Amino acid sequence: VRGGGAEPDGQLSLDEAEAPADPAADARLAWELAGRQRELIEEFGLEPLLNEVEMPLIEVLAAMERVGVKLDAERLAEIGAGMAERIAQLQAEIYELAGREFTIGSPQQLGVLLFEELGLSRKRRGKTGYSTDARVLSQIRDEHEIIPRIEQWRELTKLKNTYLDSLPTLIDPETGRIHTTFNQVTAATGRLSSTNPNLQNIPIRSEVGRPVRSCFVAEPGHLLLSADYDQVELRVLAHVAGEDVLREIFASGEDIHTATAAEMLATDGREIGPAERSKAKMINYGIAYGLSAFGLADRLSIPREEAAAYIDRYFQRFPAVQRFIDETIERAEREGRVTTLLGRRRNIPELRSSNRQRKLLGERLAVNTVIQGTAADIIKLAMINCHRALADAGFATRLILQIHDELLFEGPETEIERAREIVVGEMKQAFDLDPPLQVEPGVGPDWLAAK
DNA sequence: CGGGACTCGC
DNA sequence: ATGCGAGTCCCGT
Ligand SMILES: [Mg+2]
Repeated sequence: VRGGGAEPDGQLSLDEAEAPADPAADARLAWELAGRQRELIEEFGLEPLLNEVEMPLIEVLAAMERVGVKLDAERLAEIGAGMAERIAQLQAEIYELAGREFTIGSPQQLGVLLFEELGLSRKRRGKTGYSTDARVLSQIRDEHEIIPRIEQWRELTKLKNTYLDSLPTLIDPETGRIHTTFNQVTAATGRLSSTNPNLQNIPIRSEVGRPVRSCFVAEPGHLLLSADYDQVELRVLAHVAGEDVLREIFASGEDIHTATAAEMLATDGREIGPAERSKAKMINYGIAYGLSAFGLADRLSIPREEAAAYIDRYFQRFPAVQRFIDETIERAEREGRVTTLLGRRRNIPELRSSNRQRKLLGERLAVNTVIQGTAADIIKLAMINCHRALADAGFATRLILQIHDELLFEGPETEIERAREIVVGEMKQAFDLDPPLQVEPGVGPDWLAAK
């Protein structure tokens, strides 16, 4: 689609004013491009991925967009009203403590106030001035009463502006539901993305944000079914690396982060508590993202030597992960690209960079793309199979959202338990992974309750 | 209009 | 100096 349309997601508008000036030229362009793309697809061996995954997925995504998801606008408005009061109160207190009015939402003005006028500790600098991000604010929280109020103001205005005020305006008057657009081709790893609105970043982690999620509801007589993969990226890592110790942890059904902590930290018989689990969790995820000793030290607030020792210990316990990372990078350097389990391909020109920082970025991209991209391959297969299996069973349960490792369905309460069995089976069998895929289903009247 | 800072999700 | 996205606001152009 040529640029110039009003819709940010590229959807066609029927406004005559926005009709393409030369539709025949556009059609010839698409034809010409298709021919060239087909050659490359064949050359790269991408036909199976195209024909078995991406093409069949198109109608699944179209159906999801068409069905949409129901939003309880009244409940959303109630939450928003309470929040507006609290924001106004916070704003007044912030001005009072600042001794003047200013634009709280301007990091630049906020930096001047905090670090010049109030003399609080400067932590990090960005490109343009003092950083005032959430990490900095939490570090100086005890230095001035204004800080916790600014933190709360940030959290509440974010929720209100991005979700509470915006989502109701996107309810389609025809259907009374929200219809996102899933983009199949924007993410470099093969993930989907969601726009207008983005329904892949609805709050769940914070206490105040969580009620927003409960505003996504099932129709009367229906229920929502949420099914998410348990630790899919770490299972993919264990599979592609062939790491038997990691496989055994998954086979035992233990909590992966607690077990990793035990492997790494408890050799002297120390107890594994929440602090140890939290460290292991950061390392587990960090490995998949290419975390360095420097980065880990920063996040755990420990010396770099100690962080390096943790990482060494991790690779001692999981040596196949170390080999996988090294071999993935070496191969990517030779070939200039990586591929996922289903053959999805990403060029990584950063690996040929003479700039050290850029080269290291290339190494992280190489490893992460294999893991994240393979997980994306798997859930796409699951979507196709769930969609087909539910249709074959004659069920009215519909797939409505994908959130990277989670599928959300809506269906009549009379069939939802049978739908759950179909969905869990299809998701688990989507790919023959070792360790096996595990799926955690939940059912409820709203999205929060279903998790 | 676009970049930067920030924050939401996985 | 840990990956992938999107939306909002501010601010300079
Ligand atoms: Mg999960």
